[in-house]
Amino acid sequence: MDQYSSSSVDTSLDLTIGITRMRVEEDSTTSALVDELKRVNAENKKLSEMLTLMCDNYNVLRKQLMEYVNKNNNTAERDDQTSPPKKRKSPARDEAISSAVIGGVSESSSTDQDDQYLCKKQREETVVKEKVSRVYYKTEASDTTLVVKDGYQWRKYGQKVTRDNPSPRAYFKCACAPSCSVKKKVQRSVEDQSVLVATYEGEHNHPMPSQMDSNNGLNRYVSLGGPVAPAAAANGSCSLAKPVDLTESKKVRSPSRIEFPEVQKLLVEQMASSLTKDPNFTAALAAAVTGRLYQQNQTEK
DNA sequence: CGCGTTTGACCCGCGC
DNA sequence: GCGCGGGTCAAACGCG
Repeated sequence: MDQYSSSSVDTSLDLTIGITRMRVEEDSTTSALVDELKRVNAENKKLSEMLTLMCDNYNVLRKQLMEYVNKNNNTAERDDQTSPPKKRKSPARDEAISSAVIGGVSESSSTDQDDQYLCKKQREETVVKEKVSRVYYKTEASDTTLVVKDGYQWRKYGQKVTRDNPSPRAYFKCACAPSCSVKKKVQRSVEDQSVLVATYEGEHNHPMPSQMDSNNGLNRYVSLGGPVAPAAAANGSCSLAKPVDLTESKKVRSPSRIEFPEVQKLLVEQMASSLTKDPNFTAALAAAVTGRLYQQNQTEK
């Protein structure tokens, strides 16, 4: 949790250092420049506070989600105990998804079943070490297409109606590069038909063909997913209406903390993306850079 | 005509 | 071993 706030501190530190150094060493520059520096410094401080606040909000939401999912899992377990076992269920997949949903909080109770699943998972890991993430997209309820505009090009290679969900599931392969083996499954949520659930498998080994497509069209990004989360994930201004961190790795050796560096990295990227879109920040950054250049010029003379 | 989508058939893993 | 269900293939089809 604290890791996230530390990331925001890191962002601000560079600028602060550059500006304060310059402020200390400058002696006879114009007053306008000083005022500008002060303004930039204040903006930087403000941005740092906003970042910290954002991190706090994110952590609070994440905590709430974990508690909520945890509670749901407990009730689901009770249901499983009372109701007769379902005829056909994919335990490995269900367990993997649930661990992704809870973000590594209540799992790893190490039952016999879990051990079996882990063995299966180990086999899976040896075959494919690919990341799996789920991304939720808000669409129009009347939109019957299972197309998700996430910035990548996908080729549909199959569609299937699954047992647990009346709406069909579409299967996509990445069509951006022949060598890219990323797959995507898109299916409407059972609870909310207007929500598309996209499950990404693997990581793109090529840059994204279009950066801004995700902001256009009917699909609006609702919550971010994992390492292969699409361009929308880089849009830091997305509203966390469903702050579900569904990042999942098939390497679930110690699930409690293993994904945090990735999430932290993603968060930092989002913050960086958000900051670069902020005109105030870019102005402050430009001022800091020019100030640093000015300082170097002064010392060279 | 080429490319992408559709859709039924097939394959494979898992539970019984 | 059999049946079920998810995932994939590939021929047919549609569209620009």
